[in-house]
Amino acid sequence: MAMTEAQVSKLKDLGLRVTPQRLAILSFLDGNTSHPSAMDIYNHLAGVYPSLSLATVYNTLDALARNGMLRELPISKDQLNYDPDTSEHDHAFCVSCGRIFDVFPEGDQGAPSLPPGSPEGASLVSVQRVYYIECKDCREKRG
Amino acid sequence: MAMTEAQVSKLKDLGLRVTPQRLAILSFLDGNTSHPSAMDIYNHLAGVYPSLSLATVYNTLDALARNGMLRELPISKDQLNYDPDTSEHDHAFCVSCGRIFDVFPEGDQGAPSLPPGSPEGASLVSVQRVYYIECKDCREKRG
DNA sequence: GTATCTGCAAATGTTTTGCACTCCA
DNA sequence: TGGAGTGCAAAACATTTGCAGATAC
Repeated sequence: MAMTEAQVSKLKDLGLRVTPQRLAILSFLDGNTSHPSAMDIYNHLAGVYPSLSLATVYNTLDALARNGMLRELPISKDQLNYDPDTSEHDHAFCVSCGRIFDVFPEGDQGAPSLPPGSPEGASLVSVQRVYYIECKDCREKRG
Repeated sequence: MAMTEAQVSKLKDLGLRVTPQRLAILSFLDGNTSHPSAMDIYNHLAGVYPSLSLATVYNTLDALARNGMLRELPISKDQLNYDPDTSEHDHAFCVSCGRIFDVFPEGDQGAPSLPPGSPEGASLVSVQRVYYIECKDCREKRG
């Protein structure tokens, strides 16, 4: 399928070997907006790839993140979440259920730049905005 | 000293008992802009309060955070950091050395509100902006 | 053929928990 | 005095690492 072809190309372009495990992880992440953790990914794939190891999931995610193919989200205290969408956008994190939603900034923010008070001589890598929320489901559960 | 008095009052107001450990932790945090981790706090106080337990540090930080006296910063992958400054401000995190700096938003941002794309019916708890940077020291070390 | 990748198991580091003892109110 | 807080040790997690064997290229 075309989707797999694109993933093969991506890996090759980065000098990474193409393995079934990596393709499985990339396929699961492709278009996935649930911001899964390593364990989520492992759980979803373990049925299809019984020999898949959690360490391999971590290794792969690390390789992909280092190569800019996905973004690590240190938002929750509990674990790292991963986002295959590397385009500029922000996140809403429900403090009650822990789900992470994509959100988009109002209008055009312009090129991100370091704000006043930044340490002298620093360079900007990226900006991450997190909206801590209580989502509808969780509010209703509380009543 | 007056500083301690204020801390005693804060604790009492919240219905929390006043203990030497809590006062020590509050004193260390007061005006501290280094965004220490629990271990940082423990290390700094262990010399003065040899019997202090790391579990007590965690318990105290948790109690203070739950009562809005400090903010938990899930910015680093490595550990939680704590910020005694609960006023509205953002953070710059050096991806190389892990230090966290206070930064202040340009102009007046106005009341924070949920951006487009937020899940329907959610309520906003807080917003946190993190600027991932490489600080001057780390840039120079790399050359 | 060989360097990279995988899987397993063990290690690591942070944070949490159980429980007996202490001590603040 | 009673219940909240403490300290210790052990447990619980997520994540990393070491290494032997497998495999992509």
